[in-house]
Formats: sequence, C-alpha cells, structure tokens
Amino acid sequence: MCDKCKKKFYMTTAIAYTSGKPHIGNTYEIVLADSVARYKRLEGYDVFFQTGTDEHGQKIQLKAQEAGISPKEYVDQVAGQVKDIWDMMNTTYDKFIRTTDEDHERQVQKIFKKLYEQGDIYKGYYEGMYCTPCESFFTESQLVDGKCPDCGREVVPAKEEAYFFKMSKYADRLIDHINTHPEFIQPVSRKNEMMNNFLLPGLQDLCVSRTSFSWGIPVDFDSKHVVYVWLDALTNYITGIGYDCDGNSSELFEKNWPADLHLIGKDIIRFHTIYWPIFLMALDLPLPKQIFGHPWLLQGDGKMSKSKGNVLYADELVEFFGVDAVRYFVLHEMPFENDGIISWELLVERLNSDLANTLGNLVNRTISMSNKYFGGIVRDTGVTEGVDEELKQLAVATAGKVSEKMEQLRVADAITEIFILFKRCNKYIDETMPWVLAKDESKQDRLAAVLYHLVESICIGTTLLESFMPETAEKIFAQLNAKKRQFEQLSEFGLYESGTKVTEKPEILFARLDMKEVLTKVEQLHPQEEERQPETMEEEGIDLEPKAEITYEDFSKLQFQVGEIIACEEVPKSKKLLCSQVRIGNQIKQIVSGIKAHYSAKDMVGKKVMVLVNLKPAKLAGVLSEGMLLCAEDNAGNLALMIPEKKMPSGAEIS
RNA sequence: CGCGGGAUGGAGCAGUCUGGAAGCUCGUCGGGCUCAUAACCCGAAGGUCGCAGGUUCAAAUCCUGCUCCCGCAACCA
Repeated sequence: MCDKCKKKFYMTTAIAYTSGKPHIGNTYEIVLADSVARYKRLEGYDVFFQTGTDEHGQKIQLKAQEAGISPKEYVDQVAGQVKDIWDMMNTTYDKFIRTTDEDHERQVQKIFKKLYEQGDIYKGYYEGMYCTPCESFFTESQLVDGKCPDCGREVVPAKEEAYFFKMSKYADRLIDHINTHPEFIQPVSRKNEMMNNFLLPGLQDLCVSRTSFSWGIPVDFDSKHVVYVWLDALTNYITGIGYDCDGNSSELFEKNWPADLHLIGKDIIRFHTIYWPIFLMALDLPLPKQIFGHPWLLQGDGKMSKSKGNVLYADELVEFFGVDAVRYFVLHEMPFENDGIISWELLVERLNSDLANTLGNLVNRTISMSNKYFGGIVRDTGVTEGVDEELKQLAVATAGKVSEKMEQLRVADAITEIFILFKRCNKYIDETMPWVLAKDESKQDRLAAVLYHLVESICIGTTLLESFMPETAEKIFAQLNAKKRQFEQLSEFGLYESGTKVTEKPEILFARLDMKEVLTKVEQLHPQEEERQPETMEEEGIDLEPKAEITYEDFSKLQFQVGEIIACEEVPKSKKLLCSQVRIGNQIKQIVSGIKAHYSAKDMVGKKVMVLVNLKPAKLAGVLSEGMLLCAEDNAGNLALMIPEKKMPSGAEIS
C-alpha cells in the first residue's frame, strides 16, 4: 500500500498531570495506547499517536513552592520523568505535547477569546462565602457554624469574578450525537452513566477561569484570570497537531482531525464525552469518533500497601521482569470493563507460565531441534500429514481473530488469541514427536517439514506479537533469521524462506523466576513493617517531621482531661465516624472521631480516654463534635486510644 | 436514602445487554513424553454463579428486597 492511500488514524492518551511521578496505573494507559497504535500500523493505517503532560494548576504551583523552585522548573522535571518512563516502556508516540508549550498556550488564548467573542463564554461571578484571611471561597454547606471551616473566623458573602462556558446551549446536540453514534462512548455502560447523571438532568455552566492562582495560561484580554483546567487540557488534542482557530491550521491537523480514538481513564470520561465535544461544537469542529474509558489497574488484594512493601512503579517492575514482561502483564491482565489487579505474585506467575513456558520454551525447543537435527537449516520439504492442517488453519486464522478483538479494543483477548497459536504449536510438537522421527532415517524429510511448520507458525504469531511485545518479537525474528511479515501475508502459510539457518545458540527469552526469591528481594527493597506482635519485639521507631517549638504558654492553652465514654454509636452516612457521649467530670460532651475502622461502637463504651476538651466545636458529617479523643497512630494507620495507665476518675486533668 | 463499581471452583478473570447443558488462564492431583527454560502434552478433582424471594418450560443472565466488599465524594477535630 502506498503511503498516500493509507487510511489515517489519529489517537491520543490523556495527558498526564505533572504533580508527581507516574505510577503503574498511569503507565498502563500509555502501553495500552502504544499497543493499539502499533497494531493499527501493522494493519496498514497511517497512525499519529499523541501523548503528553498537563502542567498547569494550583496544585503544581504549590508543589513547586514546597520544592523551592519555579513552577516551570518543577514541571520540566516531572515532564522529563514522565517522558523517560514512556520511553522506557518502548512506546511509539509521534508527539509529546506539554501544555506549557508556547504554541499550545498561544492557541488556548485565541480559542478562549474566540469563544468569548462569539458568546459561548461569558463573564460571571462565582458566588459564595469568602474568608478574607484564608483567601478562600466556601459554599453555605461547607461552613462550620456559619464560619470559615479553616480558621473559624467570620466569612462574608462575596463574589469572585470568573468566566463560564455556556454548556446548556449545546446539550441537545450532544445528546443527539451520543444517541445516534453508539460507538462514541466505550464501553457502552459508561454512556448510560453520562446520560443519566449529567446530560439528561441538565448541564451546569462550566467555570473556565480562575483568579485565585497564577500558574496557568493567562486570559489575554483580562489578565487577572488564568484559563482553568479543561479548556487548557482538552484542547491539547487539537493544538498538538497544529489547529489554529483563525483558520490557519496545519496540514497535519487537516489530515488527522477528527481524532479516531481518545484513550482515557474511566475517571475522566465525563470531561471527554461532555465538555470536550461541546467545546468542539463551539469551535465548529467535528467530534472525535470514539472515546474509550479504560478501567484501572489496582494493586494487590487491598491489603497490599506501603507497609507490605508492594507499591508498584513501572521502572522497578521493569528492573525485575523486563519491559516486555511488564507490557504483557498490564495488557493481558487488564480486563475490558472492570478493574484489574496487579501484584508481584501475579506478575511472576504470568511471566513463568505464559512467557517462559509457553512462548520462550517453544521458541527455544524449536531452534534447538533445528540445530540438533539439521545443523540449524530449516527446510520446507512439503511432506505433510493430516495433523498439520489444524496447525496451519489456526496460524492463518489468527490475524483475523486478533484484528477482531483489537477492533473492539479488547487488547487482553487479542493477546490471548496469539498465545492460543503458541500453545497449539507446543501441542503440535507432541503430536508429531520430532525426536521419534529423528531416529528414523527415512523420516528425515517429514522431520524437516515439522520443524518448518513450527518456525512458520512462530513467525506468524510473532508478527502479531510485535504490537504488544516489540522487543521480544525482534529477538525471536533475529533468532529465526526471519523478518516481520506484512499484515496481508499473515493469511498465507509457508512464507518462511526454505533453507534459512536459525541461530546456533538460542538465547533464553524469558528466564523463569522463583517466586520466593522475587518476594524476598521485593521485601528487601521495601522492608516490611514489623508485624504488630502484642508482647515484646523491638519496634521500628517512627520519626515525624519536627514541628516548631512551642512555649509552655502555648501548651497550657490546651486542656486535657480524662473522659469516660458512656455511650457510643456510629454516625449514619459516614464511613469512619463514631459519635461518643463522653462524661468529663459532671458534664457530658459529644465527640465525633474517625476511628470506626479500629473500634466498634460497643468497644468504646466504658473506656476512660484522654480528651482534648477545649477544642472549638465543629460539625462532622452534620454531627456536632465538642472535643477530640486522642489516639496514637502508627505508620500503617492503626489507631490506639490513649488510656490512663492507672485508674483515674473521669474529669481528672492531664497535664 | 451522596455517586458509582463489584460478589462465578484455591488465585485472577470471561459469560449477564440479546435467558437455553457453568467457561478461560494459573495452581493442585494423576498419567504421558524427553526436543526444551523441573519446561511440553493428556486426563481428573474442585463451583447451591453473595443471600432471599419472584417471572419463566428454562435464570449466573430478567424483576424485587437484603448482606458484604471496593473506589470517589464527605469537615478523617
């Protein structure tokens, strides 16, 4: 196919927020996208694959402040990290856009202005209660006793100037589009969610500017404001390929827009299926063809956490298992609609059984036999038997099956199809028993044919595998002295050049790993927290950031007393809160505490505990709390109430 | 009644929309084989498909109620 007649395919990932190093979950998305991009290229599409980083916002401004550097320096650092990980994962993006890129910023300003001028964006006021010292807005419901929840001071009704986007104007058009394009939102279950929760009840106008922080793209005609999040972030999909809202868009843009696929996490589906299409309508641009909200990769069984040493980052996993094994795992283990689980144990299991046993060993034994029996020369002697047919048929049918799955973005299933072929190859070896043929002089041609069929099948499977495990595919081809096939050739059997010599020393593709060894190493890397053993045991001490020194006068402001819990119940509608009636001397205070996970309401009753009594009352989950029960907390978040070491009367002062 | 997701043999998942013999991978057990990375191939055991009702000739699948998990949200005082 000539380059010009290739069909274009423009796809993107979400841009990563540069507030910190991306973890395995973020990394999953780029690998998923990369496998789709690579597969589309194999199928003959002219793919443009964009990813990048989202670098504005208050959070980043704060992080930079903490680090004592400028926001720009900070995002440069993190964006570098993100890019390094993307590159380490061997992903073939064509463009890495950063929202701090000059051309992006300029274009966002122009877009903002244009939308303002055509009346889609209007200046309004964000109304609420304002606490001047805290410089913060609060809604009525956030206030505590009508005062600032942060500092407790008076708040005044105030308005903050802000620009809003008129969402409702385009809602009907969007609803119509979604209804007439069932493929627009994937998986379909998300579509209903969007419709029922947001579109049908009526869209609120979206606040698209802020004055409360400065790290953002300034609104050029109103310099107090910076563009707020979505208008900045989402537009990367068009600015990255050269959109210009004055009509001078690049050729790249004209060729590639609308996008064929936005791959995003399920958490930001709303923004991509509602706000983004509406922005595009306002700009009079066609809508992307499909938005796929993938599920999340979760860690372990919930018990896994820092304290168990099972926090997972891509670079660490790659060190243990190699890039392709990690790619394989995240792609294969990730279901289509529900969240998937990743853990060291599962990773080892998959690596051993699928990669080492099924695939690696197949390649290895095939090459070994070719060397042993024919000095490495693989010949097609044409001596076929009935048993060959099944293998051949499967081999030539696999590409079609994989494509079908990929079309639906069922990447895990697509990979499974390829491995079905490899498993069939292993079975074929048992069926044909080359080692028996080898002992019979008259069966030499048959033996050669068997090995040829194996090599040929492996080549077909490996071509398909390249999208998911590029390095491994390359290694296999190198060992077989073969080349990647064209997609159209995958339905032909027998293209491996007869008489080719395979490598003499097959390299182990994936060494089996010992589960215990891996887990031991992991533990060394992330020392487990000491199991809490009630009696003895030297414990690991906990060091905290030291706080500023205080005077005795400061301390004496706090009033601690022993309180007896005379009743306790769970706070309805809350997950962590218990509401206790605490007798302190002769008065009873109601105290709400976030300790439900550690104490049941029944456990609490009768305990004499340490109470901070002169804390300003506050409402928690709507329930008044007039003090604080003091607890010790360990690194794992376990709580222990402070209880007097000897019997003390209720109300006894603690000082 | 804040929003959403989930519950299928020991583990991880598919199947649920469009009812019709409970499936996949791993693990376990037994057997075969020896070219190969203690790998490969075959076979078996193991599930009242969270619970209770209902609809139906037929329910993992549809309806109702409930329980338990997990995210997010919530002022973890």
